[in-house]
Amino acid sequence: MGYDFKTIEKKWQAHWAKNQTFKADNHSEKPKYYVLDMFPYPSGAGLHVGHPLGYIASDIYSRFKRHKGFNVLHPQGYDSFGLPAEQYAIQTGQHPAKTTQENINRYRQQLDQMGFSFDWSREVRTSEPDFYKWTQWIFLLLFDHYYCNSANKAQPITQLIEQFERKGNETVNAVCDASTPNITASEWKSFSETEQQEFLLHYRLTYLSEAEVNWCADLGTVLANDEIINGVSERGGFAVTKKKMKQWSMRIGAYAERLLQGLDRIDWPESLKEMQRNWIGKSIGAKVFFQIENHEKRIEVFTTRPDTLFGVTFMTLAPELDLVQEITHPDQKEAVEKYVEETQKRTQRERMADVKNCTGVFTGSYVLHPFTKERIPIWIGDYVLADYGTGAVMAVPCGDQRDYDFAKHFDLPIKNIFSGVSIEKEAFTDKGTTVIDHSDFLTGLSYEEAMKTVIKALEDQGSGEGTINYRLRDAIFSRQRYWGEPIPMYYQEGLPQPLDLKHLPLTLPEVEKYLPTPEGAPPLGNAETWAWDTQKEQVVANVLIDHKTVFPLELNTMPGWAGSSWYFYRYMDATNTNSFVGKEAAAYWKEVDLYLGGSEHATGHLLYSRFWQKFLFDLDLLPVEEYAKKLINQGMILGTSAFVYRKPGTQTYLSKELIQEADQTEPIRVDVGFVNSADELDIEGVRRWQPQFEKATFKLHNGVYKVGREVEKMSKSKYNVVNPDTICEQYGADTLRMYEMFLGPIEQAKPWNTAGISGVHNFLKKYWRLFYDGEQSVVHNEEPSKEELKILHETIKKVTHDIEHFSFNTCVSALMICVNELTSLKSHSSEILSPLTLLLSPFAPHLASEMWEQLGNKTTIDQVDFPLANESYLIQDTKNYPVSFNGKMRFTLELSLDLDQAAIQEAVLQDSRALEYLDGKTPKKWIVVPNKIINIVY
RNA sequence: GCUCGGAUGGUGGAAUUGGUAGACACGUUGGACUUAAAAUCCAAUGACCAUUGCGGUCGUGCGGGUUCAAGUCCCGCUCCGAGUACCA
Repeated sequence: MGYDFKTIEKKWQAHWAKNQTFKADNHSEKPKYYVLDMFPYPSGAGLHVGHPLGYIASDIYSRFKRHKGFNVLHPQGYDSFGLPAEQYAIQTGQHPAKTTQENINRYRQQLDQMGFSFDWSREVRTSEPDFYKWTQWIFLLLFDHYYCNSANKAQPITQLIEQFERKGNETVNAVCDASTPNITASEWKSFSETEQQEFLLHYRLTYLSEAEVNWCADLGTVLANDEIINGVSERGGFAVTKKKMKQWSMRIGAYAERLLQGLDRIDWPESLKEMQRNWIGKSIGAKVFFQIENHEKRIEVFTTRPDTLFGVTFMTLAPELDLVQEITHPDQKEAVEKYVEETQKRTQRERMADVKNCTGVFTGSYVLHPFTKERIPIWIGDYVLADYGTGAVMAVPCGDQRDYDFAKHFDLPIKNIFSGVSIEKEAFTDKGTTVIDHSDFLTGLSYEEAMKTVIKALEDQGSGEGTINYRLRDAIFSRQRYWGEPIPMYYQEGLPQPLDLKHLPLTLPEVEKYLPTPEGAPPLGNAETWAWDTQKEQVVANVLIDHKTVFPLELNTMPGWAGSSWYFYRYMDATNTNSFVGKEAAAYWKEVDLYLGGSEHATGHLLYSRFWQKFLFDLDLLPVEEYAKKLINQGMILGTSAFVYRKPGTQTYLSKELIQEADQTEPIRVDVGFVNSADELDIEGVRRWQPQFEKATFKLHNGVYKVGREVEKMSKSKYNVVNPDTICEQYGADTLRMYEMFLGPIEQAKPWNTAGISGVHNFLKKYWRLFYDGEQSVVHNEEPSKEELKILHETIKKVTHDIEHFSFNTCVSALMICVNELTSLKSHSSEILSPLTLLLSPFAPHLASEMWEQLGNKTTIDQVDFPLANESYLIQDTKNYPVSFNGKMRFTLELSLDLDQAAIQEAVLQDSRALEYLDGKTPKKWIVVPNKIINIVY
């Protein structure tokens, strides 16, 4: 018998479950520490070896913190609403709740087998009514608030109504739609109830509006900007077009500045913060109003270069703007309408594809320059985006390349306003390297001076002002889906009405079919019972709708990011039925101390959740403004796909070495399970695997068929998935945990390679043999030697330091070195093995628990404090001291205090680098600093 | 295009943040123990030259620079990865 990981792991997993070892208490004398993982979406494919990487790291840290005397909250749950379960339901008629439950069961089993120290008593599932009740509740709170710029926080909508009644909205300093008209108090009062409600939607933090959305026909739903990658849907890669629809949106733009500022206060990876900064996209510039000729309206543009105002030679509007219809000259009407229609038909991808082709059309109208009063032609062109700035740009061809290209293409004038710069070939976009020319009162000024001067001038004559613009768009919140949180709203006279808080949760109705209705309404339109009776205050059948007391309910559901925007607070108080999180629990746990997850959520979940956090903080419902103090992105574990090479049109496959450069071959993926570590293919296995290979001819090279390899994302469809179950079966969970950490730095993406796992497995076996020689226990209670103690305490120091700095790969190495050295010393003293076992405990908890028990300890290892390094053991001889010279004639030595000066001198003289430079000079003075550092000044 | 990362043996990766580059592990080669295999252990393993010893030279993507000392700092390139993309 040797290291019997199967028995050991089973035993301890059962022990932890039975004793609820990792249950966290909301009251404790100990300091608290909250370690959070991004909870998984339970997909049908189960976990592959890439998924647990972050969970392993967070588990190691959690266990370490417990050993360090912290009350650790380390929960887990499921982001269980989502598309795949719904698509499976569409195909099979199986209720998504059922498949979700099955998948969760499988996930739980896989997670348990890896020995994670989760507190499962706090499990959350976003698709459970007990949970989404509170998601709906937050939605209603958002509906009930607006963002006050003066207070710089969310305020109840009732306050806004009060202001409207007193003074209308002219003096209101709040975030609202760009199209919001100005009204007086009497106008507000003259509004009907319906009109008032409609007007308030311009201000509410979640609002219903006719919006241009990203429509994905294949998925049958709208997508948020972060769900589109390169112009196609993130999920499935389908085409995305623009479409106007009534949609719920979240006014995240109100929080743009605070979301930006908050980044400076949190310990998140710099790259991720940079991504969020770019996504928010703050730019400083000015608004400029251009009067339309023979028209009462003005066109407002946003520009970051108001200093180039005198270089404007035309104006371009986004074709989607309503204003376009209004101002088009009758002569140009046909051309403009044709162009607008064409743009709408094109998908986002097509539009992105021909960035180089200039397209556009003249509207036949003109605006007047605010200073020179020159006539400036108005064009439309799809290089101008409707949803950035005001959807209109003042075109300065000499200073902007796109304007330049547009001008060249349509033969529009280009006016050079830069002193001593040629614009023959391209626009001049450098700021600050020259001065402005031909620009009236700006002539001769630098970029900075011109900016200041022109903004002042614009403000003085009321035709513009300095302003800040953000790229961040409001987030569309409606999804035409079944498997999501119902939006707790019903429609009365076409106006959305919120359900009362006491009626939550509004639970998902049963439907026959999960597809949209024949009329194209979302799947909830299939429900027979989906109307709200305002008298009975309950959900009733659709047939009862009379628009007097019974009204239709909202058919859209919430997007995937709704539940994940606040779930981390639910863990603190998962069973509370009176509140989303109890005040006391929130005050105790306060915030997440360490959050682990992938960087792919940078502009999605991690931004939206910060937004909700700030909102709930404004309402005094949460204690902090940023919920995650520190965040670490774990890198993806990639798969190593295997390819065989088919000669086109044949059934012949060539071994990789046989392929000549001239050969045309088609690479075809085969399951990595049929390939060994030397890239040799199990031909018989492949033949049985798929019929296309059954009768195929495999051309061998030196008797074997070698496959080609390529590193890519691990996925079922690429046949490169390595299942953790197989690894656990073969090597055990402890080996898997340590190996995943050993693979490389936690933040780095790295390819999985099963071959290397034997090194880690050998290490655990070696560790086991420190206790046993075959069947015989070799542990004794004799005093360990100084050498053994030195090895141990060096390792304690390194392991502690490395875990604290999340350098788990070097930490595993340190443990390996330690065990190697102890093995060669034949060190079996329990005084060494006990602390060593504690060091191993976060990484290989099963084996450590077992050996701890074998050492005769009464308490389990989880209750024991981590060992501390005793510095006095660390240095015993003078020969190997690191000596460093820092250029200021000073040496730094790490020594223990009981050394005599002769020993120190010897240590210094041992260092040839120092000797060479010092040319034999001897130290003038010794400075002995208490505490092991000694400075020697020459 | 812009922004942010990165480049170290056959491979994954170390290097106290300016101080003996290549820790640890995989792989490879040789050896021990075995009838044999597995398991385990030992040795070698950056490249080149010398191997009748010792040794020597070159080496962290490329070219410069600072320094007694550079993988690490500065300047200029090349390549790779990620994010973003007509953002006015």
